[in-house]
Amino acid sequence: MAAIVWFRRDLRLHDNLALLSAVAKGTEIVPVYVVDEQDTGGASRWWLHHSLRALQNDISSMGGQLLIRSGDPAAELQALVDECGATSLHYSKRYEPASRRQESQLASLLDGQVDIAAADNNYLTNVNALFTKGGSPFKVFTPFWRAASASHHSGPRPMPTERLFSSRDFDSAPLDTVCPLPANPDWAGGLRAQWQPGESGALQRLDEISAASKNYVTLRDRPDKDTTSRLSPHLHFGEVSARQVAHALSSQQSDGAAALLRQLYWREFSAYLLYHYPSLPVAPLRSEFEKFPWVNDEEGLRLWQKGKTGYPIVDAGMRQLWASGWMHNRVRMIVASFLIKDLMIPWQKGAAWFADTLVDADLANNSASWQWVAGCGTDSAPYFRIFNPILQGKKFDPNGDYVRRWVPELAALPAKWIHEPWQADLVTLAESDLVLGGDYPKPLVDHGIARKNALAAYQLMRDIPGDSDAMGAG
DNA sequence: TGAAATGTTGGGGCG
DNA sequence: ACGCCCCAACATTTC
Repeated sequence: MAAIVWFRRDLRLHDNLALLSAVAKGTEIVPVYVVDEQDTGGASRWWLHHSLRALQNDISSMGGQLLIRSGDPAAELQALVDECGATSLHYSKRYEPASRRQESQLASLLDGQVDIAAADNNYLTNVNALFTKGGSPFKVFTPFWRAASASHHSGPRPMPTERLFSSRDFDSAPLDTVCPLPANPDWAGGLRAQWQPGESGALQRLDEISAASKNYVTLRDRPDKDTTSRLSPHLHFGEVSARQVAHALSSQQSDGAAALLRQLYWREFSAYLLYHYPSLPVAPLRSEFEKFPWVNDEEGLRLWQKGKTGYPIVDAGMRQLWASGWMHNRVRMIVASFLIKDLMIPWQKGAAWFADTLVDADLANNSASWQWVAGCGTDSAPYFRIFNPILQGKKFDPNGDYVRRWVPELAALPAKWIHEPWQADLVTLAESDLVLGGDYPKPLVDHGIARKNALAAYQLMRDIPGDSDAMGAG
């Protein structure tokens, strides 16, 4: 009796409920991953490649073989069922609209042929079990968080140890062909220096989480320090489970661990929102924002993407993203606010860029967070919360170390001017070997004016009569 | 998980 | 000594 384990965003052997349910069912496990072109942006494709390689190695060392297929998952899995004579198929649920479609296609295609077991394996909370007293989905984080943490999740389960993987030989596509490393641009250098994709790299990060949580409360907003968990890509690909992370954090009993655990619930909340509002990636949840007078500014978008806006903290963030596939969360908010409010470019354009360049790109987190900054999502920041990139820089990168690291043109500038080089006197600029408009651009927009424009546009949107807001006023 | 505008207060300089 | 003004510091309101 064979049991197929369809690996998805659960690329791990520890605490994997899909794998464990297959162990309970079958005597011979056939593990497979189906590469789906639509599913992964450029930088996270780099990650996926290495993570699959790592999982292949881990499974090989247990005497098995992770099969790689590509194409439509339902059709590929049906073919594999026929090839290996499986009587059951096990996978972890996902909440992205396309993933849910795949799951229902699979169910209708294999109905009656095999037992299908879908595990709640990627999140702590069950999206179908959490509602307000009124029976509707939560729209505000804090009540969601309270309700979610009250329902206690199970602890992590160990890795099965007995010999379990099939030793039969099935067709498997070469990873380099169906999930090639991105060649143009070649991110590999910068990414390899920063990250170790795969379960062992993830568990290593998890081991270091007590170090991260130690100063997390006081330094979490400091991009110049290394005080975040950096677990996001590992969590996205399921190389470590949310249960493992929650378990490690709750055993610590510190303020930092509690704050990190709360952050983990933002991930839960985003997935929950995507499940209940499948239009989250494309449409503003507050429908009045359909009327917002966005600007189609291709040049502004390009300069933002390249880190050449003339605002050092923004440019540092965008260059960190390009070079390392990751950006500190505080800086993500700053650059997002700049694109949305200062340039009035639609948040979807920013979300698309993040989806392509972040190694931790996650449809739920990305969509919910961009809508949060844009002020058009559930429980979002009010529109008029407009970040001042100069003040944010001074506050969270007080010495300018973060800017100097990622914007080397400004490296010689004293801290006093590092976040507003256009204010520096000519002598300082000369001494810093800096030509504004040459080595480093002048500010793309005047933030004071841009802010007023954004507020006026917001007012304009509110003045246009239209259908009442679908999300309610709250 | 913001910032600017506006309001309030209290200390100190000064006539 | 006293009233007046200035303004920094802090608080509140508004966007």
